[in-house]
Amino acid sequence: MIKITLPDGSAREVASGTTPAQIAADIGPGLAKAALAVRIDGEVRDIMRPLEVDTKLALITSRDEDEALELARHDFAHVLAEAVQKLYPGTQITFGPSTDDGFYYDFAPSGDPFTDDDLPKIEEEMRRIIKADKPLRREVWERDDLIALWKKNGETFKAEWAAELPENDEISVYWSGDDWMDMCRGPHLPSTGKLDPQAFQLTRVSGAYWRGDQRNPQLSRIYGTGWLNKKQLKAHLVRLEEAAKRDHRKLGQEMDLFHFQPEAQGSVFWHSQGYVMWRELEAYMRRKLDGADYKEVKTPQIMDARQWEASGHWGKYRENMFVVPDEVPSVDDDAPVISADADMMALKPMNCPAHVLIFRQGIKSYRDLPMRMAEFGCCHRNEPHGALHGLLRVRQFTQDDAHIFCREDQIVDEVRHFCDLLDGIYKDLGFESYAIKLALRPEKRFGTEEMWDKAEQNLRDAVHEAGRAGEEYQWEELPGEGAFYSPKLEFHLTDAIGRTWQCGTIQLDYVLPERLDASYIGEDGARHRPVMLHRAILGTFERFLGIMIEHHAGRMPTWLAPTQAVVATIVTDANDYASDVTEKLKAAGIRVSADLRNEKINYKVREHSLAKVPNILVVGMREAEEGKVALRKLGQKEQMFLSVDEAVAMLTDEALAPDLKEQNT
RNA sequence: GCUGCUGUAGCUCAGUGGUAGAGCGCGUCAUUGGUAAUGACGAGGUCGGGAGUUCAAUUCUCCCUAGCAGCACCA
Repeated sequence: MIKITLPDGSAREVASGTTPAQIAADIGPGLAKAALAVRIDGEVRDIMRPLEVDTKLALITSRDEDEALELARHDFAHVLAEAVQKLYPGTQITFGPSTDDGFYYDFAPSGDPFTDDDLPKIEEEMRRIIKADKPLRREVWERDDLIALWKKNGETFKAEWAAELPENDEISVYWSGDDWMDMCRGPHLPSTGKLDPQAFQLTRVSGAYWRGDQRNPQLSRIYGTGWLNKKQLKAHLVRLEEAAKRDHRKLGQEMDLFHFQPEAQGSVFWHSQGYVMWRELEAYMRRKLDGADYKEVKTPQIMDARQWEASGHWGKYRENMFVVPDEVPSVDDDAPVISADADMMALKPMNCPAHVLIFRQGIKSYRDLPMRMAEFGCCHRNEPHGALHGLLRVRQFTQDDAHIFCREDQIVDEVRHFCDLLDGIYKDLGFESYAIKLALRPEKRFGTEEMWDKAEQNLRDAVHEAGRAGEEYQWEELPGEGAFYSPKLEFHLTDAIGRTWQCGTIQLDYVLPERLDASYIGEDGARHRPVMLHRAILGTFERFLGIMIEHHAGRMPTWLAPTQAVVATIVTDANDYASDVTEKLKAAGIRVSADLRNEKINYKVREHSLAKVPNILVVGMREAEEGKVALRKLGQKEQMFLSVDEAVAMLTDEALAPDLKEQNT
């Protein structure tokens, strides 16, 4: 007999080998039906797996949503694999986990990869397997037997995987009924019938590399979204639609903010309306940096390749750099435009070496430190075609970059100050919540272990001292994620619909000052090496504006809105008055335009609302006679009836950037 | 770069082996209308580029290119 303790503290004695399912049935038929899995000493396990020792046990039902979803998605993945092997014999199975919203499974097809057209048929087969309510049964195998079986069945990927599982691991397989099985750690639901056949959808196919490595064969991945019930699935699909509506690429076109075209792929053509937002954001950032005692610089776009060799980028980063021959092109028709022996230059992929070169001009004293050197630096990186994505991943971008040269004993203070500056800016810009992560040393890196220990500890200390190493900031350390020259703090924004974006970063670099021989004279009169903090808050203007557009669904706060107000007339007799009002707003610095077209007011209101203009000032003869305006805020039905002066005062205040607003009050 | 899908008017998209269609937008005219679409008429397209099959290709095939969704990459 063994002793089972339940969450309410009650205990019962059962025979060894009893399953949690039996215990659930013992407690009541309702629970027996609802029970999906069981938590034993913190570990989720199958409900059919016999108990052999005294344990604390908690039954999991669909009310334990996180666990239930995880189980269901994992099971969907298995059902998917079973369906595919049934429909396409000869397809090898490899690996299929759950994801944030569903599941996927990677296959090695015997012929061509899967296409979208295959999905409905596979879904149908999956539903059939679910309806058949096949029991899922766990079985422990000897490694060699299993490898032999995989090999016999032509499952070479599974055989490879089985051979590499850790020595001491118990190797389990799960049977679906008696006719299909997969190697899996589990846990699983007791049977396929626990899944809701209406709660999943196969969404797309994709290539994916075996074990995530580009050098390995590419497999054919099938993605699905999976939930506990139809209602959840539907809600998820609605969320996806909502996200698609606020896609910055779509809004960028609709609002005439920017465009891309093949002649400059991955580089943005900012239209005047979009560039207004850029200029406002840049002006805001410049004020914040000035206030935080940064010194702004501007450095060359193109530098000699030898400089990039010295910084180490030519060796490690060249494949992402745009290289330019340092030669006057030949105009002779027969000659090649560029001779084979031209010297090479490169467009800067980052600003740091140039900033070190500025630092190196003249002799620096410890009194000059910390030196905070900022640049809105336009960089070019030759990103792989498949990586480009609207404003979020581009080839030409402008970073709100800065490098802080300081002594080692100043690092913690500087990082802490940076955290405070960033915090204020994110909040000003409408992002209340963000996460902080510490990315630790990667496998391939410059520098000594001692240096990395020191650098990582400094960043860790700084975040703790800034009081931001807690739950509120989802503080965690990410092993292996650092840059090759330094560990980094990453700042991840959460937007209005819960997605996260890495924007800010600060990196503690001992390497570059060494490589480029930066030094200062210390109190002792000797030369010392400064450390260098690479940091950005927005990351890049392109990316950040893309995130802002999606965050606000295009309805930018007034200070950033391309057009802040439109004065729209009802009748042409009010045109002169409308022009007067427009001029007054313009004089107050408001970005305003007059809409005097011979159109109905309904039409004008609709059009400017769709254009997401935050303020529509409607004027007809009534307003003209009384010297007033009817102000309609974007998205609101009711209007305010104000004198022109009141409207000017109100909009002027509303149009102030957040930092200027604070000063005013 | 890899896998799959897509490319038709300024935008969103329909369509066909016999050289094209809608809605919106744009232009003209009428209309002066009080808060999310006034009506009529009109002008817009080498159907992404190249090659092939065919009497005939926007349509079928191949290559290229760009975009989209993933993968890999993001120093």
